[in-house]
Amino acid sequence: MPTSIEMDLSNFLPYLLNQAADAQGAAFSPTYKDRYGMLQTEWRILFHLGQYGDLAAKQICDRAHIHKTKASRGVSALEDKRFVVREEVAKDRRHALLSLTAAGRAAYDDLSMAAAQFDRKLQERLGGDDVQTLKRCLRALMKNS
Amino acid sequence: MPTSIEMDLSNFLPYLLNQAADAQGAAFSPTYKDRYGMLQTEWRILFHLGQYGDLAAKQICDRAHIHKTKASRGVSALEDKRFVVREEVAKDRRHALLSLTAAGRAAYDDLSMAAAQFDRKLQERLGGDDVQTLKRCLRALMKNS
DNA sequence: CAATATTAGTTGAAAATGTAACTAACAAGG
DNA sequence: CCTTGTTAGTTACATTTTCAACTAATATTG
Repeated sequence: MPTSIEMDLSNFLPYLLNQAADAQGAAFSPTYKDRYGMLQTEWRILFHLGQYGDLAAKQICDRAHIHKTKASRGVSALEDKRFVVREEVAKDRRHALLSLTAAGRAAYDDLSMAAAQFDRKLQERLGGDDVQTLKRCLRALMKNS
Repeated sequence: MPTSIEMDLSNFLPYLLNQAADAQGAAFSPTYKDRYGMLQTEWRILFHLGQYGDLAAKQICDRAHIHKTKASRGVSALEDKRFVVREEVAKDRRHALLSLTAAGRAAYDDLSMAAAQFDRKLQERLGGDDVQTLKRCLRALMKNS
């Protein structure tokens, strides 16, 4: 006998979230992948540096919930691409401040423009009221419990 | 000079979707991981079989947007766990029908119960109206453009 | 101030994923 | 039928991610 409380996969929020995130991620990722050969983590690091100024890797990890090993490799990749440089901090030599090079800044400007446009299209598709609710919900769901 | 149209990462929908999906996925995944040693793909396949009855791998791939190689490995893993068996279809021997064993059914019942409970808690947290809007938006975003 | 703990970040190995090429079965056109 | 094309699924290999152990610098504590 089946369970009395029917659980419908197409109503299971983690599933819906995943599918929607995958679909939209797949739609946007060619922007940074094809233009600059970046992985998602690199794009995210670039974006954080572009938006919030120079940061240590740790701060990016905390803000973006990126694991330190992923971040470490992402930063290295961005260095190889000459988009990011490390500056030693005399006060505490454990961490280094990361900052964008001119090329990194140019990539950031280009990509953030593309991102803004992508977002505007989504907003049009969903309608302003729904987008407000959606974003509010997503922000609530980001912070776990 | 910075761009005139400010792009805020914390407003970028693909980013919000990803963060929310990661957070909720991380919150739920211990349920199938710790209890049955399953990966997400295995859990998803199990869920499809439990919910929609016997299916060929292809049908699961199409419904759940799982790549065939991932599905192939997921099905093998579920066979190793004795949760799934393949039945040859005489009519077309290219695909096999997958069905749950008694153990697979038991795992499905257990997990779908846990999923339903997880979902109810989320609904409580967000409130019914918002959840309706949220799910509608997510469903719209799943189907790309 | 020496011993211990913590923090930031790196590295190597193992696990998982993605890509492309492959097999085997069926389908369709000549 | 027999070539060519398509479909379902597997496998091999490269890339990416995860996990655990590690280094080096700073903080804490007895």
